[in-house]
Formats: sequence, structure tokens, C-alpha cells
Amino acid sequence: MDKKAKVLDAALKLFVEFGFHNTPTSKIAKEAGISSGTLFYFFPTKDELVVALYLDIKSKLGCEITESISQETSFKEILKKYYTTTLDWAKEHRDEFKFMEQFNSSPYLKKIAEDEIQKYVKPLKELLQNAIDEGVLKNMDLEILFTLISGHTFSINQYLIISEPQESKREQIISETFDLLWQMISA
Amino acid sequence: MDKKAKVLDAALKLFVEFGFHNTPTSKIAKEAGISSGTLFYFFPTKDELVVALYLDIKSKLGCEITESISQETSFKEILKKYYTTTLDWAKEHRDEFKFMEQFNSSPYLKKIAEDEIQKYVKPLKELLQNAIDEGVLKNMDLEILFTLISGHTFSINQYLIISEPQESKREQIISETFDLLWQMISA
DNA sequence: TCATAAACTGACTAATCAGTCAGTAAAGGT
DNA sequence: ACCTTTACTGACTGATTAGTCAGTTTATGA
Repeated sequence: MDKKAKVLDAALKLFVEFGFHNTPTSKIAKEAGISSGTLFYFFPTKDELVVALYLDIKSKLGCEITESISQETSFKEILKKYYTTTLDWAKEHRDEFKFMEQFNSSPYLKKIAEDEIQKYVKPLKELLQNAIDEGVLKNMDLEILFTLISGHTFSINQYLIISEPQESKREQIISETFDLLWQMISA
Repeated sequence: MDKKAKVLDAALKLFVEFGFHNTPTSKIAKEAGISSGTLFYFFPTKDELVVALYLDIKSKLGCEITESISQETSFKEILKKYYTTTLDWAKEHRDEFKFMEQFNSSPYLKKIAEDEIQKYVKPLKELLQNAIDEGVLKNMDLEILFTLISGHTFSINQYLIISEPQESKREQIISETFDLLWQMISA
């Protein structure tokens, strides 16, 4: 594991526990097992470290989803895979999700270009538009549809994190809440 | 307007723009038109100011909702009022909502007692439990139901804030998305 | 009217922290 | 072997900031 990755790892852990600004770079460096100056060799400023961490996590989640939905064919199955993969990833990467949440509702978000965000969102939006055109989904504003799906996924994720159900119960919840979502958006 | 309120006002404005930790207490005091020492006369520490601001906002929103739903009788109308009041309040109190969002996904949240949070949530949960018992809503886990409604409201709010529709369009969106929500949760 | 308390001031301090820099160690090429 | 570049170190600094405190002003009530 290279040192840059170790810095990102340490930063993630500490940011989630203490917040961005309550985590000094010196502490991150210590946790990563490097000297305080080396951190600035990899990341010129603390802000750039925060942004780099966010983009790193976003792209990892993006890859995972892209890969997992590639095996499905029907739109409903693709969407369900989207849903389950996101929730499973969030379970296995709790800190990453918590960090993204914190970042998304912080003034840092402004530091990221709009198209950088859209990059990860575009594939799903295209899928949704197709499904609307083919009459699979209700004919509604694409942005609203996207918002509803994201919001649903996000909130069920919050619930799963807090309630920590057994694996079988968890699968049941995911399946049932997907059906509810589908009922709401399908034509 | 008393000085304590002015501090809360100034803090809200600056926190939303720069984040908690990028807003020095000196700047808050200046914005509020008081000396830097006076801030600590009202709030012993900066953290206590942050928490006090959060609780202040929560209680104001809580009052508004409680009052507005008191005129409705049927469960569906009460829930719709809950929904519209929340969205309207968020529109008129953008900074407040943004702040709550930031706070909710920050490590500050841990500083608030669980029952302090539940206080604002309990009335709605009781309403929902009644509606389930009476067969108005699908028989599902109360926490999941609550999560779904909050998540739906929250995400439509995000959409409304970003897209800034005309008033008539806005009303249409609120009405239609409530119908979608209702379709998903009603028996 | 005056004493007492409450509200308020702003210069000050001790601590913290992002980022620098002069220099060392390691890697890679020729 | 030798040179060049890249990776890395950690003591240091200038700037910033939460919180203090000795003292001033304003309100209150007897």
C-alpha cells in the first residue's frame, strides 16, 4: 500500500470521527505513519486532500455499480441491482458513506465542478430517461425521478445503518423497500 | 431584537456560508454587532452556540408544523399538511435548513441527547402508528415508514431548492410528489 | 438617590495548526 | 560509479482563534 493511499485512509477515518476542521494535518500524517511534511508532498493543501478523498470514494463506488449492473438485462433488474449494490457498498464502507454525506452538505461541495459530479450521475439518468421513453416508468420530470430514487436509497441506507438488522432481515427490508420504490415510479 | 437572537442570526448566516470551523467567533460577534467577549457571555463555548442554534431552529420548525396540522382532520390531510408545511418552511428558511442538514451529518450530532431529537419526531410517529392500526397505511415497520416519509420530503426539498420553480409549478410538484408518496405508503 | 446586579467591552494570551524549507534518503537511468 | 530526480523528513513559523478577565456601562429595585 503506497503512502498516498495511506494518507487518504487515515484522513477518512479521522474526518468521520472528528470532522474536517477538527482533524489537523499533523494527526493525519501520524495516523498514516508519515512525517507531517510528506502529506503536503502529496496534497499541496488540506482542502485538496479533502476534495481528492471525496473524488476517490465517488469513483470507487461508481466503478462498483457500473460493474455490477452490467450483468443485468431488464430495466427493473438493473435498477434493483443499482439499489442493492449501493446499499451493500454502504454497509461495507460505512466511513466512506458517512464522509460523502458530510461532504455533500458542507461548503466544500462548491469546490467541485458541476460536471465532475454529473459524471457519476449521468449513466443512471440515461437509463431512467430510456425507461420513461419506453413506458416502463411513469412519465415524470427526469430530475424529480432521479431525486426520488436517490432520496429513497439514501434514507433506507440510513435506516439500515442505524437498525443493524440480521442478514436475512436485511435482505427482506431491501427487497420490500425496492418494491415500494418500484410501485411509486413504475407506469 | 435582543443580542442573543442577533448572535444566533449571525452565526446561522456565517455557518452556512463558511462552515462551523471556518467561522471564527470574532466574526460572528462582529456580524451581530457586539464585542467578541459578549458572545461568551451568552454562550460559554462555541460548541454550545452551535448546539443552541440547532435546537432553536428545530423547535421553531416543530412549532410551525404542530400549529399548521392542528386544523386538519383526516390522516391524509394531516400528512399532506405536514409535507407542505415542511417544504414551505424550508423555502422561507433556506439557511436554517441548510444548517440543519450540515449539523445532522456532522460529528456535532452526537452532542445532543437522543431524547432531545425524539421530542420533535414523536408526534409524527404516533400519528403514523395510528394510521397503520386503522388500516389507512400499509402495515410496515414504523421506523421504515418514518424513514421513507422523511427521506421523500428531504429529497423533494433538495430538488425544489435547486430547480427554483415558479410558484404554480412548485405547487404542482408538491401536490404530485405527495400523491406519489401516498401511493407508496397507503394501504 | 444610590447600591447592586446584570449586561457588555475589547485588549490580551496560550494554544493550535497549515504550510514551508533546508536538507536527507532512495530509486533509476546511463 | 555517478548523477539526477523523486520521495520523504521534521523542526520551524506566521497567522489565527477560542476563551479570559479586569473593568465599564446600563438596568433595576428599594
